[in-house]
Amino acid sequence: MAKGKGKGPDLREMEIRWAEYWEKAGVYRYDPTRGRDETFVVDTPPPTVSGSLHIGHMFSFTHTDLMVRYRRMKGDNIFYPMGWDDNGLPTERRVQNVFNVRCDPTLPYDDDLKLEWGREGDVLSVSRTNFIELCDEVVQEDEKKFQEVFQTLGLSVDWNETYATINRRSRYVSQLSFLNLVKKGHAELRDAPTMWDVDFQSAVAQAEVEDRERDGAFYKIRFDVEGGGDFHIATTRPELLPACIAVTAHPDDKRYANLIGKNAITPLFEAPVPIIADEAADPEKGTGILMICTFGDAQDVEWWRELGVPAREVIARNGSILAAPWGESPWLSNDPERAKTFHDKLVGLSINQARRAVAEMLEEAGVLDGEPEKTRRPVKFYEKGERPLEFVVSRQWFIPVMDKKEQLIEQGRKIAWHPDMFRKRYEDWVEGLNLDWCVSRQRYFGVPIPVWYAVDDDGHVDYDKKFFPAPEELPIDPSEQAPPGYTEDQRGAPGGFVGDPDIFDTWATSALTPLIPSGWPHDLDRHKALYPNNLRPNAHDIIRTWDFVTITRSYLEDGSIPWSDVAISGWILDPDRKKMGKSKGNAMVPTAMLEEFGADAVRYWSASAKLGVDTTFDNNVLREGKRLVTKLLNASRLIRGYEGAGASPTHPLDRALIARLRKVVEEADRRWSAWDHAAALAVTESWFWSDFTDNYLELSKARAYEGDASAIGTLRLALDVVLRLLAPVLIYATEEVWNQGAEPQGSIHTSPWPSPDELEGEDEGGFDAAVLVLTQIRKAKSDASVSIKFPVRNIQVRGPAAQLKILEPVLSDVLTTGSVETYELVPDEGAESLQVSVTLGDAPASPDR
RNA sequence: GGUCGGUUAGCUCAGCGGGAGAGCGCUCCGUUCACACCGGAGAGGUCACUGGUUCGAUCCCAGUACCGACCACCA
Repeated sequence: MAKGKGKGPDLREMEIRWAEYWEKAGVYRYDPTRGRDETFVVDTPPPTVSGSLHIGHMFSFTHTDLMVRYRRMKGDNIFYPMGWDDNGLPTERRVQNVFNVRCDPTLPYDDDLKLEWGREGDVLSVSRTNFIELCDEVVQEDEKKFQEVFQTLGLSVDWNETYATINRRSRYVSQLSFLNLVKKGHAELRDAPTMWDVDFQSAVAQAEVEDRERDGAFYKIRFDVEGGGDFHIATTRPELLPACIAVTAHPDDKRYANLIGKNAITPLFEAPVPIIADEAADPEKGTGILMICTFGDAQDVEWWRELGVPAREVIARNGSILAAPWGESPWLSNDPERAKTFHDKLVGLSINQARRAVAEMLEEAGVLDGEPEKTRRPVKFYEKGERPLEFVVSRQWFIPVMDKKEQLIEQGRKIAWHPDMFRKRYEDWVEGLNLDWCVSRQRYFGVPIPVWYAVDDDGHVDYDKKFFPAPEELPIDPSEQAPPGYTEDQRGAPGGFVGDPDIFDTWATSALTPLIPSGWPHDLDRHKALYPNNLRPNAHDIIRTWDFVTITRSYLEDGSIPWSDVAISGWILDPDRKKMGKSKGNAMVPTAMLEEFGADAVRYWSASAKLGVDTTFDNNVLREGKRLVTKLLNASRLIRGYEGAGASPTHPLDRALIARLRKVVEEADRRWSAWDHAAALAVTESWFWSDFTDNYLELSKARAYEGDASAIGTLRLALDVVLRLLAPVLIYATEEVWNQGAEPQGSIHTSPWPSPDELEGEDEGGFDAAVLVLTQIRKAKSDASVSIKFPVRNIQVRGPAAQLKILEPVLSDVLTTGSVETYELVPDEGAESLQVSVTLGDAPASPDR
């Protein structure tokens, strides 16, 4: 029990009891015998198990579960799996820390290796396979913890349908799909400049890149012009000077028009480089004329391609300065010896060190104009990285997407986005793509790229000659297995082969989450029953990654869309409007939240927020949810306590309540089917609090207590319906009450969604009239500071005859509830509405203390 | 710089052509016979601003300001 609260229902006990029951009874099992059109399939976002669950997970996973539960009660066969994302860097890092190991792919597998958690001492190097085994071990522990939290939260996942993104099935699907892409020409190996993280020493994709503001400075450097003259270039990256291959200015820029076509001479390195005109040069920036280097940014890569000259690379894969080929080609420098003396001072330095060193050399050479001018500008970073990205030439596998933008946008239009504005976000992202998707990563823990390359007779790798495994062999690891027709002793030998050492980008596998649980491609019956999926839920930050890659892969695989609907959850923000958890660590922990408020309240909190809307965290909404749970349990206790047979509602007040509930059922269903769980909850909750507990329960009390069949029947019917309306949100409390009835009914969560046809009644205004009079009586007592049970001698209601006629049949309940002795109805056609005068009686005999 | 959202009561948010709303907080009152994780009665707002459309605008249109997100810009 949570601290210091002895009162109230024991929610935790209730949660455990029902969670066990649901699991045992298989309430959330998928039924494979039912057809595609009656099945609702969720493509669950696999959480990264090496991280921790945060409040945003609770929020968005509940959104999914709400819709799933609504669909289940509407009669759908639900396929709601759980995936664990254990593939990728976070796991790799966690394993390194847990066991104090590093992966060394050159080591042989040690099948005896046993390591303790929290192992101390020297860092131990282990083989790739051993490393992956350790990852598996860690990840299974993490998965257990996650599952516990999700089960408490009450996700109606079919826990028989789980997968992990590194498991055999996922590796199989990932490799098979990749080989299909290769076969169709949708994946290709390129030796080209690629965005590169110098710390992780891996290629990264555009979707993993983010901008960060960094301080920098403009260095104004003087360049000479061949045949006389000079000009200044302002650059924030002087260390790229030795990589300069050309200089460019805008064709309309009069200042430099006379230079176009001539050669500039780079300072220090004395390289003659062409001065070209290009529209992409902005006359407003810097001095309006700039260096083209290999490679400062994506624009440089493009210019370099157009120029068709060899790259002059200076940055190594670890971010240090490379030894340069000065002197090897005559065109590189007019004075190779001098260039080399400068460059030698840079070799091995970090980029920042080199920047300072070049600046000093320029200063000494007298070609630096003035002090460097401070500036702040955005710099591209790998989202998990700490140093700026560089463009480095390397051999990578790409999935071309630049030539398919229109088709991918068209695919996005076939999908319903909730809310719709996020379709635009997707389209903007696709339109803004400027690089093909690089899917290879120079990491160890992940799905290996299933390719080998031939080694020619001279011992050189021939990347044009590739070997692929047969589909039935998958999954494979080319570092440990030989290609068909070869043996392991030919690895690396002349006439032999080498395995591709890389793994896939984690998104390359995540892009296939609709296919991993579906049985594709062997169990086509199952696949057809599950694919395309119905619902992809996720937050808006991964539209550009997960949604994009999934749509892309489905399109390339067979032209399909992966799902019919995408539901976008917003973020939970701190009071300072930053994404919770990203600002200074005051994020609420899911387990603490569940314990303090109970799962139903947490679900209520989530359900209160519309799809797509970022929501500031507010404890009060959780309290509100808990209050609703308590109220529901208490009101139910009252209703269940009435003895006697119930009958169909005949009393006008009862029939009015039912008529009003009927409207709520219609409205709630309309909202649910429009993906608006928040409005559905609001309309249901508002009826429950106001019509039902505040008013009807009070008005019907006396009658029900006396055993009036209409009142008792009405209470039971209304409860039965409102429980089901609330069941997708308050899963525990509704189940608890549902099964307190006379006969066991089975789980509420597999009961049919309420239909308006269950509710027959009419409300001509009697309900509002009754409430109006009751409120006036309450107000009179409140004004007089007397108890709600204080007797009323007389009430007089004045108003149009038609309205009095509506009031009269329901008045007796009002009189009883208000302890009213006598009443008068006074017709007054001049009055617009009912006017109530209340005359209080004498104080009841009470012990005067 | 482009795009998409937002701006409504002290706070968190609904509403979106004809009544200014909810919960919390606040004030007053009551109560233990379902509920103190309670009940009742109240106070509190030029619906950011400026124009326009309309018989009528918080709501539709145009613009402005501020907040946020995404994208672009990296000389």
